[in-house]
Amino acid sequence: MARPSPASQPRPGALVARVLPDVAGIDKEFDYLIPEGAAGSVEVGTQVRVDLSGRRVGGWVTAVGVEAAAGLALRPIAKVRGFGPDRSTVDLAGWAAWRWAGRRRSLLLTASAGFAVPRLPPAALKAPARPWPSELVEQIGDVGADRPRLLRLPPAADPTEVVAELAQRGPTLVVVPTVARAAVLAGRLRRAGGDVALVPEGWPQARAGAAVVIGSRACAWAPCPGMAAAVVLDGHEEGLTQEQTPTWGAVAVVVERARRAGVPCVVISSCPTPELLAIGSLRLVARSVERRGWAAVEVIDRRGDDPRLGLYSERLVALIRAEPRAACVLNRTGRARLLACTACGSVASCERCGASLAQQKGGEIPIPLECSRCGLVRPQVCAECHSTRLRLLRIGVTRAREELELLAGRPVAEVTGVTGAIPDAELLVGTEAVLHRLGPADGVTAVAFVDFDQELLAGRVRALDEALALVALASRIVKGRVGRVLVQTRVPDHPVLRAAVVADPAVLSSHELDVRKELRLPPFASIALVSGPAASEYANGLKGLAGAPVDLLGPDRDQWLVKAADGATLADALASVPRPAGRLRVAVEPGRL
DNA sequence: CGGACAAGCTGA
DNA sequence: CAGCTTGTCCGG
Repeated sequence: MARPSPASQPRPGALVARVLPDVAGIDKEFDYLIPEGAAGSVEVGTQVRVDLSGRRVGGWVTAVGVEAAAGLALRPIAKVRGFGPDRSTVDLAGWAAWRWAGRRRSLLLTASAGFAVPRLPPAALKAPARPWPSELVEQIGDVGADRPRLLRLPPAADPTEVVAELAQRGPTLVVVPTVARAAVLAGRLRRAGGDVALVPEGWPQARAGAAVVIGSRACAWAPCPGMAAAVVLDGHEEGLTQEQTPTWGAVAVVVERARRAGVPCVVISSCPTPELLAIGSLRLVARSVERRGWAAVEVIDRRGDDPRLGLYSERLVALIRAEPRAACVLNRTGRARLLACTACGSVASCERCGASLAQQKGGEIPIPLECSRCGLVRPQVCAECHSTRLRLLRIGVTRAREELELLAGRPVAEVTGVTGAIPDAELLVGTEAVLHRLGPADGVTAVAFVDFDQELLAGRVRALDEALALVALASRIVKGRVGRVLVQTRVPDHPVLRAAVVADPAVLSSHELDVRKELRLPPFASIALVSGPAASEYANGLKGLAGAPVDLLGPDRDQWLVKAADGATLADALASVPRPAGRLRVAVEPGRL
């Protein structure tokens, strides 16, 4: 235990630093004296250790040379830990804390190295070789700082040349949805001669200066001195949004960062969501290029199949017998309970919003059906053929593996979770996590979605965008048109499938934009979910705001939905109501909705 | 967060 | 009223 440093009145002219402690629950700054010898190493962002109410804690310097609050005995900074985020990132954390109604601490943690950085390596600023002119490179040749550019590239397109072209302008920040893909892209740019800092390990290099700073979600906060361009790959991916509060999204952070720096920002996506379409100007590639980059999608209509055939259609069985390497995707049991008509085979879905219907909890017999999204309740009758005989569809991955093995006549390996090596079996089965674990280098020639209705009829607002993103992911794995993606469904004309078959994501997004507008959801409004024991008190405070800047819906299962015209209005409203004591979760633009 | 201290509850 | 729990406040 370190001995507490003695407190003393600041001498006139003594250097004072303001410090935000790295302690959960403290969102307040404290003043400390900068020791004589440390004057040169303490700046905004520097990580320090200080004595605070009898214990030694970490923290970040948020201001230096400030006038100390009068009449206080200041303690000196106990230790300088090392380099932290630079001033612009500290400022950005302040903005994000406002935007997502959170505290700065968690954001500054994300923006820091995760280990002490007492010294920096020399800057390494050699850009990767300029790529040959190509259709892809052409799309960003004229990009300016005025507006973010949304570039729609097909799933199988390799964005390396786009990043390399941007990096000709100077240090470039690159955010990728997964660590694995960040490492692959970093390797390619290095082979092209570029000085690349791959964070988090390369954080000190990034802080010192690198031609390309690359990493997954947290890289939105990585240092990039002299940043000249910023790019986010697969901007539609859920993994770019933080699940815990503050629920910041990497796309929004990078867009704001580029705006503040006055540099161009490019967001690449194969299937732009309504939220993405709202951030900037959309640029497309030739239809022929786009079609080549999506897999050949085969939709298998299972409505007519004998229910006794089970989960596997003849064409799926033929595929797993014939393809050199195939992956089958099946979602876990119990995530969504689906009801299908015994007579005509169609899945019970809501006539108002299209989500799946389940038996109402605690409903009187005959049990009515209830929509998981909009709450519509109707009798248990098939909307297609008016039969009253519906049956429950459920299945698990482990069981499916055994069944597939029998049907294929060769070993099938189960891919689970997010760790461990990919089994080298020719056939793989797993939940959609299997798609995030495989890449174009794994030799997969076909992907089969055994029960795509789980995705199409999930009650979440973003379910359809996520469903198309899964087809995009599969298309990338099978290397576009040369590969096959097979989809089993009872909703074969669904906009998601139409979009996938014709390789045109606009078929879905134009549909989704209408729905979002109708329901007044993002990007046509900004929303927050308020929950926890203290939620009702906080919600009351929001209700009482002058001028009614927000609408409140709820409580639904002790959760409130707060809607405002835009993000700034929402953030201002959330900040203007004092947080009551007790546990309170405020999730602004949550990833899951 | 975690320590300090004040206010409330219990049992003899 | 000691001994304990529970709640609220505050840290430089």
